[in-house]
Amino acid sequence: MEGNVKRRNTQQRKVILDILRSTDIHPTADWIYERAREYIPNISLGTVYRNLKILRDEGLILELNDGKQSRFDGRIDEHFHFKCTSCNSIYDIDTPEIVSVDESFLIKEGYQVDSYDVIFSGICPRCSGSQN
Amino acid sequence: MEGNVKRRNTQQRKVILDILRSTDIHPTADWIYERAREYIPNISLGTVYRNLKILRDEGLILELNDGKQSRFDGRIDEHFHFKCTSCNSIYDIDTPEIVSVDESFLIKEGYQVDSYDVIFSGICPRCSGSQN
DNA sequence: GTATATGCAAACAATTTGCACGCCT
DNA sequence: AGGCGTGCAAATTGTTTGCATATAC
Repeated sequence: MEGNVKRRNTQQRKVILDILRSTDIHPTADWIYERAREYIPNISLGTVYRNLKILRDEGLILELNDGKQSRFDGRIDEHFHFKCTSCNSIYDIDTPEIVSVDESFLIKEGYQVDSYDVIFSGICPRCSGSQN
Repeated sequence: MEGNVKRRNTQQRKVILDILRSTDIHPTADWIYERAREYIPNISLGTVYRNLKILRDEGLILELNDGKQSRFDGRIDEHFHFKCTSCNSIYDIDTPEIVSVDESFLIKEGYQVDSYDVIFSGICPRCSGSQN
């Protein structure tokens, strides 16, 4: 039903993945599109969306979401996210030891756990510094 | 800037909150709209959206998301979520003890943590039973 | 050579908004 | 009575898709 599709290795997909791996701002499709145009001027937004979906399905990137739109993350190693409710930025939290999860209960209940994400919400240091 | 707006207590908002509190399926705005029409036949979808936003801002409900659209949760006590990647349902996980979080590191770094959500992804018991 | 991926633009789906009127307080 | 909330419909926004062509293999 899925799985072994013969994928071509296109310039477009390569550029998109490179862009995503070179930033930690968890960009939107549109931001990626604008960056990609610097390398492939006539790349289309549709292609960006199509490739992001492919990369996500292949497990090479993560799709997050900011409530309004999708954001993408080139990091797939274990880390968490902090969503600032003031500036809407998403920060990486790189200290796996602050969260510990025991999935055994879920497995016992019949859930097949593929992954989990922990999303903290609140005010980031930058925003709580500049009282706005 | 926000905060003390003088809110009226409308039938519409009351019905929406009641509906949300009486289900655990984390419905979409549209589902809530259809239910609400049973009580207020000419309620509009715009009103449903407006009130969901208000209730969320007041902290009375949670806004989740299934990748494509928003889903809403009338429960605000501590619990986690399991998102089935097969049927797209969101399940409540009511066992707080399976996750433990030490926020002190974040606080030390200057983050103000208001809440956090843990979202498991995978296949739910129902879907893994019926191999589809 | 062939089929998958692309660019383009139109279509779509979810959500938001402007406006005149209605109804809570 | 006054102003926030509503219904309605149109507008907006983010994303997807159909099709002819280009290109990776």
